[in-house]
Amino acid sequence: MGPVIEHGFYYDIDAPEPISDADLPEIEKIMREILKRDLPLRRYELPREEAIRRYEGVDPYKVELIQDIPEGEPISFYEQEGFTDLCRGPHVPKTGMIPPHFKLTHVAGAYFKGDASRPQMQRVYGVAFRSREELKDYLWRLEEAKKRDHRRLGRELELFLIDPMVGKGLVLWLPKGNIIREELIRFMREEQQKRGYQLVTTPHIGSLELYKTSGHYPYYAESQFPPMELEDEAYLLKPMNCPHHVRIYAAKKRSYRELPLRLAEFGTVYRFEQSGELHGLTRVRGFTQDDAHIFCTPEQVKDEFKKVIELTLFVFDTLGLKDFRARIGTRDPNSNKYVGDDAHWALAERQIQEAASEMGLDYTVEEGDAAFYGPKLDFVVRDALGREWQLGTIQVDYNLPERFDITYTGPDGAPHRPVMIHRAPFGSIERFLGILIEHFAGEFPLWLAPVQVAIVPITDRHHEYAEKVGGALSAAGLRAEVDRRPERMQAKIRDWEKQKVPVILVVGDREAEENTVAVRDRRKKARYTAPLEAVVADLAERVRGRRLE
RNA sequence: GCCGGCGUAGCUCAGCGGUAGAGCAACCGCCUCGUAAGCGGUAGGUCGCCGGUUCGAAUCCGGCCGCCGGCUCCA
Repeated sequence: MGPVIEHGFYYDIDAPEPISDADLPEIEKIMREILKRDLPLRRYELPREEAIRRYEGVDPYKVELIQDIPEGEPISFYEQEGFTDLCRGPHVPKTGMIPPHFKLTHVAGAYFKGDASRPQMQRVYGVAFRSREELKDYLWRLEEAKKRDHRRLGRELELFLIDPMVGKGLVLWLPKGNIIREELIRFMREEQQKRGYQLVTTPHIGSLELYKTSGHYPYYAESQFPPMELEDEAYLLKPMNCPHHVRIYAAKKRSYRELPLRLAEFGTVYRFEQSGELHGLTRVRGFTQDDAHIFCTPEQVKDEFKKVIELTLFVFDTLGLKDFRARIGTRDPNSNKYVGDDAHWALAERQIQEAASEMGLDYTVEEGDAAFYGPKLDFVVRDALGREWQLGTIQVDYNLPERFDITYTGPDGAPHRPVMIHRAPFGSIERFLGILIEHFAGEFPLWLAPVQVAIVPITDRHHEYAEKVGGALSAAGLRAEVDRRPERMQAKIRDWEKQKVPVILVVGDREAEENTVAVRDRRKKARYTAPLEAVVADLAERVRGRRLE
């Protein structure tokens, strides 16, 4: 069985022998023969009882699929040279009408009905196009997309390393990657300070009691690193920062005058993700959230929520991330994995939708996508190969304040229950940077580039002037490197271009004499000569404005 | 975690039963050059790990580890 998907099609088979990539050419060959023979397809319907009887004892999957077809909908079959399949259709009338420009791309295991407790089928994926050119174009674009894969660029540009000896899913940030990471943190810290956040720092572990109170343990025990037990105590590597921040709130009696209280932390958390889920920077076991928890009154929720949307959109806009979608995750009314009372859930879901609408966001609502403690708004982007990843998230939570029994004193002198908003515009710095690497294809804007300016002296006798240029750039706060290697100028330019350095300054006799630099600007694709001071001032201004070009 | 594939020098890869190779990178030397690779030399690998088959294993088989593509999961 199998449908059409975004980029082609797939078909699931409960095959007695596993299918491997090596089998695909043979299957393709048979498919082409079927097309060439131009076989007719015949559609017919059967009543439910008869349809089930046909597959009973032969194909339990089809029996179940037929049972799932709603009453009143037709149960249709397609027959082609003795082979009959249950299918909603439609199909082409004759196989010869299908253009032969298709390719089976890969095989995979897939659980029946997407349920890991059900048997696993062999799934064959393929793509199909109207013309040979479109197929070729698709395959070419796939190859191009692989070149922007952040795992590949991370190695080529020496940004990060995941070393199995350190542990899978654990990221080692190399000097160049760490510069980008620090710049992103600095950016977020500045923007948050402008918006009334206060920075806190909390430890990497917390007592098991803390997480029992929050409800995260033992509920999520299988995705946490197991408790560390010593003497009479037990600690957990922190899987999230929220409980720590709640305890900061609870440290003293709070007044309504203090709210909203916005506690922010670049907090590193550890989660035991399934080994098969790990993926470069986008799915790791240790990551740093640009986390914050906003404690506010129920009346303030919507306004605070809108402010977080504004911050998130500002961050995306600064980085030129335009291709994202907003997704509101609500509770699945038929599930019991959620905590808290219905009135709070309904209120929170309404507040989120209103906030999103009033901020002019287009969004989809996905039932069952909420956190266990509350509904949320997520910002989702695609990576170079089209896979979706959740970045920023904003969540309303009536539950943790309840569990930790935190209050504030209202104008009436009585205690009231605050609401918490959990939010992280980046989501995780690791994932965000992984996506950013692919978004820029490694060509970071000047303010993020690990090496912003490379200075290439034409011969050894220009080293002195090159160092002067480098000194002027460094004094202006720019990250500049003088290339003193005994290589030809062309070779140096090639190496810096491959490292995707935004600006290369070439200096020789003419420049040294006139106190100028020959500018080779990657973004502007421009080459010009200008006075040293003017170039330094221009570059410094571009960095200060965190400009994209 | 599950299904399938892959694992040879820092990187990209060749070798696929007879005992390890190339290019780039690194290092040393020569060259002093005007916008994407100057020339020569040196060094570097228990062929992921463990076990089996064999006179002999990088090569064949099994287990483990890691990675890749999906599936499931994602507080």
